[in-house]
Amino acid sequence: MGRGRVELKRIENKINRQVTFSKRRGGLLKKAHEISVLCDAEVALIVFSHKGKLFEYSTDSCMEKILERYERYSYAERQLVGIETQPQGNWSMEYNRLKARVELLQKNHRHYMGEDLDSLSPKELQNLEQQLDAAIKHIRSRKNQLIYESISELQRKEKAMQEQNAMLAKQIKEKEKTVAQQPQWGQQEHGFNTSSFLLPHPCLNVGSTYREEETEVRGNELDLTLEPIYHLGYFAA
Amino acid sequence: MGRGRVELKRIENKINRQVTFSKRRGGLLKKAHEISVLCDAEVALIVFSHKGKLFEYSTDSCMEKILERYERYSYAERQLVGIETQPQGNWSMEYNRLKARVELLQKNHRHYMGEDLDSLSPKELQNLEQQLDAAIKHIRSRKNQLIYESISELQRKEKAMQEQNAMLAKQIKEKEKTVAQQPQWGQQEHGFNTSSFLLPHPCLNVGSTYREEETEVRGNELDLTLEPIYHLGYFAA
DNA sequence: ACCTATTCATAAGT
DNA sequence: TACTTATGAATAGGT
Repeated sequence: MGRGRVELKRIENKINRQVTFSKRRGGLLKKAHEISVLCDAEVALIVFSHKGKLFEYSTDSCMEKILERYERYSYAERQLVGIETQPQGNWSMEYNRLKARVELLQKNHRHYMGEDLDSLSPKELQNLEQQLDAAIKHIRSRKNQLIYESISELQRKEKAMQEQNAMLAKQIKEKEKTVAQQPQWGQQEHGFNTSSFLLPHPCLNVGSTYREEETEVRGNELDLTLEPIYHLGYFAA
Repeated sequence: MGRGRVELKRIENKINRQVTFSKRRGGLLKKAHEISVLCDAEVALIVFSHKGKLFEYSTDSCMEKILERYERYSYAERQLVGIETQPQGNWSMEYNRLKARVELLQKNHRHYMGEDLDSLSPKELQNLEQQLDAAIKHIRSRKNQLIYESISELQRKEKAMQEQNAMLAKQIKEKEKTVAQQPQWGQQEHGFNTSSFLLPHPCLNVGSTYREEETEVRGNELDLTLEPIYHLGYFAA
């Protein structure tokens, strides 16, 4: 809607993306509310912007109730599939044990998100920092591995395309020779000509792609943005 | 949209309501998907029809991940409410729900430790890296805060000790004067003498302490190692 | 934020 | 439920 059709792919221009997000977010929330009221449905909508800001709508503003209902509902389905290990002993005890575990994990997780740091001692802070440093190294290493793999794949494809291109050019030349030997058909075209087939070979631009217009500095050793590679479809992202 | 404007109130005609629900549901899910793709947002949409049937959409089909993120995000607010919900219904179901939650948290945790990265898409890797980067910034900021606090504390103590020292020195001088005015007691010592009280004032060396013998470079803006301060016992580390 | 040309979504009808 | 169509809404691109 609006001037010109929109392709269903990530909007690369940051400003544009942000504006579109703002507009569509409003529309989406509104429509969520409308279906909720008009059709007496229970709706929960959670949206995290690209930058991580949260927006939400929920029927009667009781998000938790709906999420709970969802968990229960989707549990019923999953229970049909999976085999569930049951505790042999006291349900209540096992339940509370698990609950404590969840709380511990959540607390930990918050620390790993850089939240709730006031409860940590200096020593724990130090350990956490080192742990995160190590993790980030692994992640960057894995990222680089993926990037190099996709580069290799692209180069392989590029080569194949070049070969194919050369072959096509050769075929066309031969065709022209044949046509030249039979001038009686004159200028009549056969639906293609040389120039439309001899595309310049694809410029894959690996290693010098656009980067996001962000001022934030990240410590990537290899500062490639992944997006242009996804678009070529080599990832199942 | 469509013929005539629609009032935002529950559609009383059952058939009509159902039809409208079906249509709008499709539209809503579509729009949720569109904003997700176009604007690179993370969206979770849950719809329960009037009759209780569930429909859902979630970016990359990982509803649980998004709900988890939501729970984390709104954690602070909910902590104020802080209720212990004991399962009223089916223990088995609640148990399995918790169990799945533990598993999800554990999997997440491994990712935050830089393990198990092969199961992540490039996009997820990128998000993880950014998240960790942000976390590490918070942690370093908190560390610096602690360091500055302890420096201030040390300086305060240093000043107090200097004052105390000066006072003691003054007292001793007066004592000596008194002793000099009563020479009849002569050389007999009373368990103390001047030199043992006039210590040089303590050199705390704040701000230029030894550093750990580490070669690893970390991005601390303030490259003080915490240990020398801990040793002085001002932290409950 | 506001404006407008377009495209989209959909209410009603079949 | 599916298709059609008239109409109001949403919104892309511009200012």
